[in-house]
Amino acid sequence: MLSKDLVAASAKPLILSILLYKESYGYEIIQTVKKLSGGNMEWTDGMLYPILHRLEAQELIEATWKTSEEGRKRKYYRLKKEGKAALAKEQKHWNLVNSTLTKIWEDRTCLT
Amino acid sequence: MLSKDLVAASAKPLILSILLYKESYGYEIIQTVKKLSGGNMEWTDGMLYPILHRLEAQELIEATWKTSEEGRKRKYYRLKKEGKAALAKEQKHWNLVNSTLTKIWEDRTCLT
DNA sequence: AAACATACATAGTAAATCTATGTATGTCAA
DNA sequence: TTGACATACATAGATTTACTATGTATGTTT
Repeated sequence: MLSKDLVAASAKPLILSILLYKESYGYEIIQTVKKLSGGNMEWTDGMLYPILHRLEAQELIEATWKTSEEGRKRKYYRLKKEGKAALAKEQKHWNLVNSTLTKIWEDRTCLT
Repeated sequence: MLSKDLVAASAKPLILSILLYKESYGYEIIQTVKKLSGGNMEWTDGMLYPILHRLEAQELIEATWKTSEEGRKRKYYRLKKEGKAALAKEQKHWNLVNSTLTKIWEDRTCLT
C-alpha cells in the first residue's frame, strides 16, 4: 500500500496529465490510474472528487455535464490553460526531487 | 517552491538514504539535502526534527549523542535494520509512482 | 560584545484529509 | 421483476497531520 504522502504528492500531476490529452470524468480517472499503475494505485472516489473540486476552484480544470448514449450523466473535466502551466511546474518539481533521490540511490559518493 | 505534499513524500526516503551510508545529525542532513538538490530543497530544522523523532519512534533509526572536537554536542542518527527494509520499500513505491508518471509523460498512447 | 552559525527541541495553532455515508441510475442474471 | 452489481457524483465532519513560531544553548568571527 502506497503511503498517504506519496498518493498526495502524485495525485495532482497524475490527474492533470490524464486530462492533458483527453477529457475525462471521475470514475474513469480512477480506472485509468489503476490501469496505468499496473493495479498498484487504487483511488477511492471519496478522495478523488474533493481533489477535482479543488483543481476546478483553482481554475486549472473546468467541468461540463454530459449525458452518455446509455443515458448516464457524467461530469467531464477538461484541462484549462492555467492547468497546462501548472502541470509543467508539477513535472519540473517532480523531476527535481526524483533526480535528487536517483542521484543518491545510484551513486553513494555524491554524499561526500 | 516545492509543494508541501512533495516535500512530505520525499522526506522519509531522502533521510533514510542519507543515513544508509553514514551517520549524520539534523543540521548536517539539512545541508546535505540542500547540496544534493542543487539548492532547490531547503528544509527548516523545525520540520526535520519531528520527522527524525518519528522515525526513531518507529525504530527505523537510532540516535547517539556525541561531542565533536570543537566541543559541540550533536545527536547522530544511524539507520537500523528495520530502517533498511523500510528504505527498500520506500524506494520501490517511489519508483512505482515515478514510472507511472513517466509513462504518461513520455507516451500519450498509453492512455488509450 | 555583537552578530552569526551551529545545534536541538516542541507546544499549539492551523490546515488538510478522506472515511463514511448518502443519492441515483443502468445492466444483467436468475 | 427483483436483487446484485457497476457506474457516477457529492460532502460533512471527525481525525490526523504539519510546521511555524519560539525557546535554549554554545562556538566562531569581527
